[in-house]
Amino acid sequence: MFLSCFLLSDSHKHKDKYKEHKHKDYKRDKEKSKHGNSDYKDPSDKKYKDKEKMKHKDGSTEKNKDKHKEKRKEDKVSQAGAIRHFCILGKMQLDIWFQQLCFLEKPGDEGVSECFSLLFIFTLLEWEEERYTDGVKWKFLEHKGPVFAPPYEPLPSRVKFYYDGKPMRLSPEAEEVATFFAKMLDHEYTTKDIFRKNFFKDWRKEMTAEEKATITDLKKCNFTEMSEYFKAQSEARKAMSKEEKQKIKEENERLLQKYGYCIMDNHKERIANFRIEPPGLFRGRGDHPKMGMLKRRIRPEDIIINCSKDSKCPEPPPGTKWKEVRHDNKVTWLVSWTENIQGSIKYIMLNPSSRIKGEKDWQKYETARRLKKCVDRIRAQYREDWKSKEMRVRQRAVALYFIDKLALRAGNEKEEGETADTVGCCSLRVEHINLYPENEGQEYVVEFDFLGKDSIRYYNKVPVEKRVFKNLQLFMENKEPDDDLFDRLNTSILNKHLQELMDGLTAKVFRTYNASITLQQQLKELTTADENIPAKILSYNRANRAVAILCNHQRAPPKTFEKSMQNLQAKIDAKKDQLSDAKRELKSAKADAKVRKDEKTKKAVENKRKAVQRIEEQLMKLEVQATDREENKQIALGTSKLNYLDPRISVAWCKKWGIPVEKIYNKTQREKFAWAIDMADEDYEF
DNA sequence: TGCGGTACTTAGAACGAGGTAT
DNA sequence: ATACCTCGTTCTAAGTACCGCA
Repeated sequence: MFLSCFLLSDSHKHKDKYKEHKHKDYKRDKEKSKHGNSDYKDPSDKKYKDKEKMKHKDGSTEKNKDKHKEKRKEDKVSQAGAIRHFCILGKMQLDIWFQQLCFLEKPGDEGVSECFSLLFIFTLLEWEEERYTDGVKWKFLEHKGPVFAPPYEPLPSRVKFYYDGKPMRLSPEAEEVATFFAKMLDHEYTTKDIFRKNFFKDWRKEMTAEEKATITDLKKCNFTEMSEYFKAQSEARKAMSKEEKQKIKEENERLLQKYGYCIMDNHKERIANFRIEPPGLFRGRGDHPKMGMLKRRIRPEDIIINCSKDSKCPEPPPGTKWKEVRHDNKVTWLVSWTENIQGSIKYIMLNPSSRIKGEKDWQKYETARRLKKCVDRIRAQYREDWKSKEMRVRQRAVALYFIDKLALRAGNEKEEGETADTVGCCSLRVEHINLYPENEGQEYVVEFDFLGKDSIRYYNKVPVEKRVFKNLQLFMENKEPDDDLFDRLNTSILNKHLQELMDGLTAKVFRTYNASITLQQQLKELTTADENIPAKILSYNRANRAVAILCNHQRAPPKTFEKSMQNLQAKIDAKKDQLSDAKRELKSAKADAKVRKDEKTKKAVENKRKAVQRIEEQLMKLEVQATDREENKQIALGTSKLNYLDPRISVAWCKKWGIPVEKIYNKTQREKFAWAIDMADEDYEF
């Protein structure tokens, strides 16, 4: 365990302190286990205890000593599992040592085992030292650079653009931008005023002087022929022969093989997004002031390459140059460029299955688990702070309560007019909440109604504690609707405070923590031993859904939802008919058997019985599917599954109930969570 | 203390491959 | 064979967090 906190710490400011603890802890640990009465205390707990002035006990009593000892061993091995997963450092001996360590980790082998553990630990420390001091992310990085968007192909001359009813030939530059608009013609974006205004303004910039003089009104532009042409093209693509499709597939595969991987520290790693974003019209989410603006084509001259000095640097396309080549091993990106809409930087980075992303992910959940250990104290603290004399402390405490209870996002401030008007906790405005001293039989109800990330609406009515309610009234006094609710607070202040409560604690850790703990608790509650696998998976999905609801992960109901629901219902009805038929047949077979009493009829009865059983099972499966789908209409499960739920909880659940992990995670997800699949056994506790 | 800049995670929608029903 | 549907994959926008500077 203490290994992990050392390995996981990338705050090197505290390096020496960590070292000190580490040695102390190790000694203590070792001595105790030698005498066989180790009273296990998680060193990571201890480490933060000093800092936090924690007063609570860790709950270990004489009785569960042994259990703790067991737990410690398991933890050690499972942590080692993940460490091993990430340490495939060349042909390092680590793996061998690991095997030996596991093999020896049996009663009676203590001494040898400790010896190997020690060796193991020193190697890891060395590895850590070498690799991660001062935020170094890698030592060697080689890649082939990005794949650029294909150049623009002018339209065939028969496809015409009309202005004011008259055909008009456009310059290639103006034509390209026009095709972007034409391709979106069916989308409601193109009816929005802001979109049209932004598009037209940027389009005109690409026009020649004559075009500019002629084309002065977007309403007079007719893009339908272009639009039809692209629709035909996409139809043609769909109708291509198998061979042609195969050829395209092969070409894609070739590109993937060549550009889709990099070498980072002796490992070939998959790159997430090696293709540069093609030009087009910017589509923001929600009411975005910049929707419709032209997203420029990215050229090699815009590109910054990052790789190691001793690697083979990627070549720019013939006749071009990179903007810059740098060798910064304190960052993880391979390629970057500045985007022209917001002026923000875009990156090419590694796939979630890569070591660098996986370790970070693991670390994220370990931080959330540390929060679990001190969340009671933090909750007690913010409740105390509701009474503070200082306004800023009260605001901080109420905001933190919302973040904890409702899993709200932090809410950084945003530049006005640059993005859609969305908020998170710290940026809530008075207009986003309503207070009801009494509502539907409940006291002190707060009604939230605001647009959050991606302009997804957050609507919730929650009863809160009287103190919170009174505080909110106070915060809202003498304010306009568009004033900040928490005028003495921002994310930076909040996070600074959280940092003092626990090392590595930020607002978003609460989301991770609450999501994961909810999954674990829901799984415990919903899973029953005697259910079959589909029913268990329904339970899993329900637990997942509880988290998605907590985190407000919504989706637009699929366009074909009603219809596909009807189809499913039809299937269920058909299955029901089939079942009653089968039952009838069984009955008559039974009657038959009563009379004839020969082997053949007996067998027939048995067969019919089996058929009924099979159909019943199928029916049940369909019904479960229908329930699942209905409940999922507007809820997106993917985001929480991918970003908030400690995968080890799911892996442990699968192992405990004998569910193949493939039923829960698809191939990509299994790749992303390989570390967890390696690491967690059925007893894993978040 | 605020601000701009940077790096990285989280997000829903669009797209498209491939399986199933007809 | 074709239409349709589902699910996985890709895309890229929109967040969080933190740093260095004035």
